[in-house]
Amino acid sequence: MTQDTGGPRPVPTLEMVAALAGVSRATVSRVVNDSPSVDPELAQSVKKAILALDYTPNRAARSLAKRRANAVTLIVPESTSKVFADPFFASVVQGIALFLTDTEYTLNMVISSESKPEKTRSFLLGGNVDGVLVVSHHSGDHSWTHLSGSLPMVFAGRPLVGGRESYYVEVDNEQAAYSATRQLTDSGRRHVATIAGPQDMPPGIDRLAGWRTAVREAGLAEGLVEVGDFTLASGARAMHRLLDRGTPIDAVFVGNDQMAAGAYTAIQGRGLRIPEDVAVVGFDDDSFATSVTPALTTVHHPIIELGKKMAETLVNLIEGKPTERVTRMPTSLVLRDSV
Amino acid sequence: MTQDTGGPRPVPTLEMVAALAGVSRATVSRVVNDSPSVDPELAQSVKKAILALDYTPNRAARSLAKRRANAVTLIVPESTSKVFADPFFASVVQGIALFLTDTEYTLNMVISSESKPEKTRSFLLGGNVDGVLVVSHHSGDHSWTHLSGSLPMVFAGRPLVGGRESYYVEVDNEQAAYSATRQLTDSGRRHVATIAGPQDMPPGIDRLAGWRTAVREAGLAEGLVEVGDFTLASGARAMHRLLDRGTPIDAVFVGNDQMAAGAYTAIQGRGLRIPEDVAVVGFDDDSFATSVTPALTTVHHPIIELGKKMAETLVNLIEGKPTERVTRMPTSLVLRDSV
DNA sequence: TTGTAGGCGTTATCAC
DNA sequence: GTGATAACGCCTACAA
Repeated sequence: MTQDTGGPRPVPTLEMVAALAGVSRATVSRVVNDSPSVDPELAQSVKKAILALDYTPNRAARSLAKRRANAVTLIVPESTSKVFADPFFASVVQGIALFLTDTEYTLNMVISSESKPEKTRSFLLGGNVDGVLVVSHHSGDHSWTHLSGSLPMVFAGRPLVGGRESYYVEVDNEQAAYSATRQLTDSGRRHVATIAGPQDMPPGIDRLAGWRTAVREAGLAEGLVEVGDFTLASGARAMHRLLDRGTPIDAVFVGNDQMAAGAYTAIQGRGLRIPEDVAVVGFDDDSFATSVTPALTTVHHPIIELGKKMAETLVNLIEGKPTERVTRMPTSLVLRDSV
Repeated sequence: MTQDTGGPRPVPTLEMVAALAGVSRATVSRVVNDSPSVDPELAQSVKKAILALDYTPNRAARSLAKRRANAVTLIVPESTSKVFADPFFASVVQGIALFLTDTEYTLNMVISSESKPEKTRSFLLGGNVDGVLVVSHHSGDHSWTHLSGSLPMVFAGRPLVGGRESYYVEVDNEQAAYSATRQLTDSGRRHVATIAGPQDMPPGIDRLAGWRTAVREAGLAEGLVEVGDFTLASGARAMHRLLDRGTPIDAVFVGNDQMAAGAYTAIQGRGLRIPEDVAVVGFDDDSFATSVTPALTTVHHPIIELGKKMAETLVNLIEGKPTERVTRMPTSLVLRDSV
């Protein structure tokens, strides 16, 4: 039962506002773009007219005139889209969207089907977009880099190779892993193992490096390493391998929370207690961290912030403002009950 | 070391194509929009010119001329964005994006900050968008419905209230829950409990209803119900309550896989075996299903398909093609090792 | 400070 | 079938 007052009211145009306010279109335009040089009184009446008509500038017309799309697009590599449910990805997108909401840029998304990359390419280069964001978390895959000469572009995560020229935002995985491990060594654990992520992905590599530095500093063994693939199941298997070695283990730093959840099942399945027998520290602070018992001590990512930062960097790039090429987001260790 | 052939080549325009092909802009336009009436030979040479220049139509100009945005926007209610990592949400978006990739519509996303809904509103009504998609999975919240008079709009999930007029796509939760439970009763289980989702969300309500019908048909007790909130922890607690009742239980249908994972810890923590002592069936077929041991028998959602269907419905609506108001997607039971 | 006028790249309506 | 030409809604010198 919607109240219909004579069909859909036509979308108001700048011209209609001008008519209503009794000024020229140029003036209205100035008001809309808050140009400094416009009589305050006039500006007021124009604003009133705008409100009265509920006028919104037409994006297409504006883009056409300014030769600016006022849009940035998020490229989702098809490979990523398979793990689209990756909480990291989701949060990054959320951060991006949140930042852009307060700007004049619109966010649009394309899934770059590998079948026809040239379609994506020409869309991007066709002047329909002012900048590009690429989320390639784990893989470190920075294809598309070749476009960065033609279009501002910001990546999430350190590139696996190259990337000497690409702009990107990442969390300081190594530093975070180091602190997490220090938490273990400082509290007196002497047999600190690690379950690392894949060694062909920056996060896997860097977190392992951080662990290594910490155990070395503490004068502990550097051999207690097993590698998983960031899945819960792989974490369980890796933990079993660690425990099967016969060497004592009283703590483990795990490359992400999902694997940590797997490690929990392995540890507790053998009748060992957390943290009494084995302390566990994870990485990510995702939903697993608080849903397992005991609650997991883990490294918190500011992922949403990372997304915001990506968007901010891109906008700066677009508007020619000075910007850091690489931004490293700080992390923090969240102490819970597993250490 | 990018090969720079004299700065960024200016974006080719329709006019340039016309010049190169030696025809008028009108003709090029016709070719681009493959109008029927154009000499095949001419069309060929025009196409060649397009390829040679790597011409892409300017979206803004096109929109302006056609008075069509060629864009649909996905509204993410801020409440949803908090559970942005919801795998359901992620997959729906993926489906939407996949469908739109093959159309002339662009997908853009806005997070409707509740702080300034009128901004979102005027953006949508300002002629910048041809249609709107709203994902409100769990909540069943169909605010924005009021816009459906002015703009084509499609929702994901059955609305909690009203929705007599809204277009939406959903999975048949009740039917799926019924089949899942039938699997249990048909295989001889006589004490079939359920852990239901929140009773103020359509999926929670409908899945419970499906379970109820099945146990009733089988002549079993209808009282073995505990309610959770779709989280792993709540599933564990609910399972414990069920087990604490003292009544025998040899099977349980759980409202989603996350809660099922929780139920696993409760069951196995008490030394009971799955499926020998208690059979478990979940719902969602998300990553939990295969990462737990034994692998979980669960209901598979065609979530990506649901997203595609939403987009398809919206496009039909926009283009005035006939369309069903509500589409129910079929589900399937994936048999694994937990029954 | 304000208005006039031309142009942004396409589509659409005409004649031809 | 093809080509001028006028919109589409807005911005921006330039002139007043």
